[in-house]
Amino acid sequence: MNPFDFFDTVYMVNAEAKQALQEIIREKVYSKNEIVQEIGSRCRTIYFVKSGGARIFYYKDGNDITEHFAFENDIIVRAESLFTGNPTSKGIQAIDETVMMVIDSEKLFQLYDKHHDLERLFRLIFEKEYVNTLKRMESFQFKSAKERYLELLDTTDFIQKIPLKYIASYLGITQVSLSRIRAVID
Amino acid sequence: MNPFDFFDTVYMVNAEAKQALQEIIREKVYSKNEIVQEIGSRCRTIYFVKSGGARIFYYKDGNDITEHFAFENDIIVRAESLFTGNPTSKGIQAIDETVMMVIDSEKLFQLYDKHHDLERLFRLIFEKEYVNTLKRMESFQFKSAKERYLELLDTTDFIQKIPLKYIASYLGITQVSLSRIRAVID
DNA sequence: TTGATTTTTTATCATTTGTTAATTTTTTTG
DNA sequence: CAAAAAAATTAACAAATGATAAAAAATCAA
Repeated sequence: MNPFDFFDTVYMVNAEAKQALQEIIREKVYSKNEIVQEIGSRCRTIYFVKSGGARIFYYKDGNDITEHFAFENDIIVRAESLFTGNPTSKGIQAIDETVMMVIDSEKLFQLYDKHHDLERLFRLIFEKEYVNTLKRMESFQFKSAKERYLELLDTTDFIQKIPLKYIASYLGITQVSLSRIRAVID
Repeated sequence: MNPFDFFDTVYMVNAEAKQALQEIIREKVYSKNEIVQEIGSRCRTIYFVKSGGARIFYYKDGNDITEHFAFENDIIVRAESLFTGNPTSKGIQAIDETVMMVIDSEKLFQLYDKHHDLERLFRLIFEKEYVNTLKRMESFQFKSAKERYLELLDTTDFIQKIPLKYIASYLGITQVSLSRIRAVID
């Protein structure tokens, strides 16, 4: 999907705002496993996944943890950095050949003063992300690993694109534990 | 703290915006354990806790689960409803004698068109909430119950105000399990 | 294609957390 | 204050998940 078609589903901005946004958005292609944003950097970029997929990841005690997945028509940012300006211990990696639409967040935020519509559009986009995060947290709070896995299968198209090792840490369990759960289900 | 002193720490709005906000904010006092917002309702209110404390809660399999706490100078909303318009299975309850500053969200959202500053102020407020939620989710993903409890002790003033049964479900564990953890620590 | 590497599965045992029930402690109410 | 109710702790056993190691399967690269 074209990002502007997606944006229109969230909020219709006026023509000038759209034009201004068009001027700061560009396409970039990442190869499979390519690092999109390095761990330790500041998040100054908003990505829209046009095709393919990516993950947010970090290391905890030497283990690679996947915190988030994004696929076609998803927005992906490292919010804890984008919204604070602080560097983050998380990175972004393409998990497939991936086409991204890339927005420089500093340029975007500058446009907010002149184009109220853009501030609103992205406010609404990130409110949705916030609600998704709340839902995910809820499933961590009182659902078993098996329930969380079934939920993921149910809600995530593109699940077959994701290596199981990424899925395990995304669910907050070990790879061994995920294998066990899958063995019972199948 | 006066809510406007808090708002000023987030973003300084112009005088007209402040005036408009002042007109839709009012104080309300809740007694201990009083239900502030019923389960099943729509969230059309933004609360600022002036003193006391409150929790967001819901029932899962007949058990009372605390999803969120808010104390002095915190904002509290049921975001999954406020940002979607959908009713929510969560409620808000005062956990102490609590003074709230209450904002009608529909009136506030109407002010956004005229007062860009107010949209920005609340955007920034909720971005902070989003970042807090991300941090909390991260601690669910790969920390043990004991680590989560110690983290809560460390980061939450007012912890002594909260009954342990609320803390247990907030941490995603049973009351019995929390007792065990506390026994080891003390 | 084939050997090397990476990913996934299986098995075993340890640890954490859950469940149930009984007891103690604290809080509330008449 | 005393009785009742609610909250917190303890104990015993069950279930879920972790850790480690080895084997099998899938993927990658020369």
